Amino acid sequence: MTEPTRPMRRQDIRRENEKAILLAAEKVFAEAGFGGATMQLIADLAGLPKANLHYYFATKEELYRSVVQNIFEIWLQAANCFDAARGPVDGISAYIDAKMEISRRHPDGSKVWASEVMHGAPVLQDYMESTLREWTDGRVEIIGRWIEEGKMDRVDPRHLLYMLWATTQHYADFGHQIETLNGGKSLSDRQWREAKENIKRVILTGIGAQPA
Amino acid sequence: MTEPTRPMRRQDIRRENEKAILLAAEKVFAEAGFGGATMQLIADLAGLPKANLHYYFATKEELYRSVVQNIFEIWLQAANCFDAARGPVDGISAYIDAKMEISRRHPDGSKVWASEVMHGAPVLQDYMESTLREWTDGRVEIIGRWIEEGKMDRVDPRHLLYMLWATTQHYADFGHQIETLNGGKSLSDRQWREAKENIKRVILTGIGAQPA
DNA sequence: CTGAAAGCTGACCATACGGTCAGGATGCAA
DNA sequence: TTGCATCCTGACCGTATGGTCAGCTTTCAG
Repeated sequence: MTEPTRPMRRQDIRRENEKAILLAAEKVFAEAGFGGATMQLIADLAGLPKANLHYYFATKEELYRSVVQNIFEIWLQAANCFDAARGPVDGISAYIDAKMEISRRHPDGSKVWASEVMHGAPVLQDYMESTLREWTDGRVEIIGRWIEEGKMDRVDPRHLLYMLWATTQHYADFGHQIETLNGGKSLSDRQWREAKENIKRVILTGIGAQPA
Repeated sequence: MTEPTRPMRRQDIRRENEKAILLAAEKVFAEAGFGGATMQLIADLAGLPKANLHYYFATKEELYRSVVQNIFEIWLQAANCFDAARGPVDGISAYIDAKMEISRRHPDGSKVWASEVMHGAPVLQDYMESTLREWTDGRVEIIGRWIEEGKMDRVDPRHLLYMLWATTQHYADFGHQIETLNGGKSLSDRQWREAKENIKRVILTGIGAQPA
């Protein structure tokens, strides 16, 4: 009885190996930080010899950069919810949902991102000064418009955004703390739902945007 | 013209060197993470030869542990505000003030703490399961009482605490991001004040505890 | 079928790091 | 002054890590 292992096409091989490496790297970088992560560990987790990693990613820095950029993409995508919305209730609700979903589904990525920023964003500085700034300015403007239209109280849009980022990402970055305080168990579906509802309710009420 | 360099007493020497090392270590650990930090760098920053570090702190782990415990002390002290308060407005306001002050005065410590938790709290696990849990349970009870007394809305106390932690620590842990979005300048006195006021207002309003 | 390009990898290297230690310098109590 | 405990440090060591490379296997276009 032989393994089928149908011969992979070149394309597939490359794609699958890169995916496996990036996934393993995300986990290891999240758990150990850039300095604490080792190529050997990533290789083991990806099920590949170390030298093979260097075939796809020349250096540890390059691999790290790829991981961080991946996260940044996901992070930015959550923004779309914001734009389509007609008011703060819709927009902020959707954004909180999206970001909580990221915290739940990609906790490792979130941690890598947090780590990157905490260490002064050595890799992402340029992104932060261009893409992130533009994104933020755009959202600040939207929120400002909502205020002018009387759809919410006069709350500083920037600080409101920071609040949204902080509260949602906290559930990923400090997930271990939350689990410990939850009796060592990870949050259940219900608890995640409650967390989301709490955040939405407090913030929406707090900014004077009454839920419909 | 000779340096006075009055001969230090033993006690003073020990105290001052330990202080210098801990300060340097806090900064280096915050900037590079545990894995990325090197004893040599810490030594240089403290102005001491590397071997001298090992005279005071046997291993890197031990030094790190000391740094983390220091922060934990400060972190817990901010809790006192909570107890003395007669209601959510006083208590939560004071707590936000205290935690924002920590974020501003000890950003490095805050980052080290965040990093420790993100990496699964290898050093502080026992503290989290004992001291932190007790502290949290106590505060949950206080908030629960406030709710029963009709001083605020029925908001899950735990998620409220997470929200407080997240929003305040965000200004330290993600300080670099905030500075970048602030045109590369660190927040001014006024901006810090605005941040605090925004957080207080949104949360206190959000939980239905009207400011006096 | 064939040869060249892509994919793979064990063995190897240089370096940097945490930690050690022998022995010197310094303060301090008696 | 003396003796001792504390403080200090340059030189050293073993190890782990990021990275290299020569040469192998596999895919696939022509």
